[in-house]
Amino acid sequence: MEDTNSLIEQRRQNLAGLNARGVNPFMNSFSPDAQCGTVRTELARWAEWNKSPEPKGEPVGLAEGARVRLAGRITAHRDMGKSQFLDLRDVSGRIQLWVQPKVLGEDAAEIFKLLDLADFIGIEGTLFITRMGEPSVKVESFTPLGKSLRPPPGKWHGLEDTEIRYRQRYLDLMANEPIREVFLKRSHILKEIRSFFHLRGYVEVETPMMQAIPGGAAAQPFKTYHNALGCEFYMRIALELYLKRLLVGGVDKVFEIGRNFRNEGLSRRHNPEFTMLEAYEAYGDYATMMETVESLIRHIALTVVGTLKIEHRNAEGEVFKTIDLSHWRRARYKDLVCEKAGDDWFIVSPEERRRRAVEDLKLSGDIAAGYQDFEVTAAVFEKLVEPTLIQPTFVTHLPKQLVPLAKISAEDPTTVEVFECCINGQEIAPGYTEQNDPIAQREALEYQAGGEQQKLDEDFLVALEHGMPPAGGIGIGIDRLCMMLLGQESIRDVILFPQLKPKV
RNA sequence: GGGUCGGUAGCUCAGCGGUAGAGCAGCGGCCUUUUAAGCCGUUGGUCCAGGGUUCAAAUCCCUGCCGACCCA
Repeated sequence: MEDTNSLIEQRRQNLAGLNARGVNPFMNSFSPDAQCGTVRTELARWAEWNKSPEPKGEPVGLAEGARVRLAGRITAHRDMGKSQFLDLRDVSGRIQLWVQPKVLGEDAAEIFKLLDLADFIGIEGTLFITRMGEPSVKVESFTPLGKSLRPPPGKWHGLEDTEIRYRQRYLDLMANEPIREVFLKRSHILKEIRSFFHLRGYVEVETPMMQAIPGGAAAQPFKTYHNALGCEFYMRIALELYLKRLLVGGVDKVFEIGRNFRNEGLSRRHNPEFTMLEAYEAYGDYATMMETVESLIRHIALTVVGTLKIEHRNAEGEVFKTIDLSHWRRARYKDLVCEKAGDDWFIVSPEERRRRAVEDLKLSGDIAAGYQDFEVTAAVFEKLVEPTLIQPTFVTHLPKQLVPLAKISAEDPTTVEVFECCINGQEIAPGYTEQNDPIAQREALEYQAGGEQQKLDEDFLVALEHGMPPAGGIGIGIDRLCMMLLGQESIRDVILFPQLKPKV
């Protein structure tokens, strides 16, 4: 980061000028009595009311002539000579300031000249509407609050350099309004998830991120070392095994929202750390959890986005994809595979399936030589079916080999009581009837560990032996959920600080 | 890991062998209700880094770094 350029030098000189006049440009605090965007909205509403020839009712909120104290960042400056207009922005939005040096007085006018675009200031003044109808504040006094020593990104194009946007997200948030919206809505989504589960009587918990044995999923973990204990730990790859311990302990409805870490590739859909929701409900099953997922996502869409029809737009602002959350399809895994691979897919021999997958369906790159038969079918599902599941779909009756830790379905013993909820061409939420038989669970985990005894979470198995109630469970990838709901095609646009290679 | 594209002023970009450019921002003027304000003037560069080719390289070649997208 180059520290010497003329723009920075000018700002440092203005800073020195403020200091020379005994003005502290970095105040400890300021007490605004309103927010910029809120004031602008209310004053605009008043203007609308006032303009009507026969105003109905009484105006609510702020009106012309009201005094306000506001604080924010200066984001625009229009110099009219004896009269200047600034935009002041806080988290709620922006409002226009009208500054006349003669109103401020000579000293304050001198100090005003030393302000720069992007400085934080506090102001006090009265509300009025300009000739052009813009809600504004006539500034009577101001206080520098936090000087900016670097030039902000441009006002026209905002900030488009993706690398700077991700590495210096504060600049992205400063310059790009839609990005700010995405992250404010992400916060709102998290809030609605919590209130949804609390309303249903769930308990929110926090479980260890550092684990001696990383369990609950098949993924490469990150490794770390604890000096005082003198042993290695892994960053968790899933929340599951600790939440199930809590079912054993008697917390019947439990959920956690937290970070998982997977030491794998980065892509538009993968960040090494990502946010997961897992929820478990005693005495429920996978059907209970299907209802839960559907209700939850409908609730979030309505409260945060305001609609069940989610539109995704391209750079030109045209809608290229609409996700309709008012209809949730349920389909069997086998049926979906047959739709893409032929009705006789499960009738022909395994050798023929492999040949068709490689030759007819052109999946040679996705099918390793050592793949078992069910993995060949899984490749068809993952590559040809899942990306087409744009509309919400619960995929059910998954083959038991695919999900070895799940409970066998009573109606079809070749399948398990598991669903994968796919929306937007991605798996958003898997759900299970959870295994509560400690003997079956031990066998499955031993098989999965492939004889490596040190990978067995013995304490988890002991917990199950103490008795776990039957339960339904779900996991929801929060980042992918946000992508779907907020119309973002890259996970980096819903994670504030996505992982990038450090710059040396 | 492979391929494609990109990295030039604070921002957005043009230039693609022959003096380093534009718009905006900034700075100096003019303008007492402007809003992508306007008008006049003006400052600002390790052209990602390193090597090579050439009389001459931002430009062509090689290597590296970082990023985006596609594929694995």
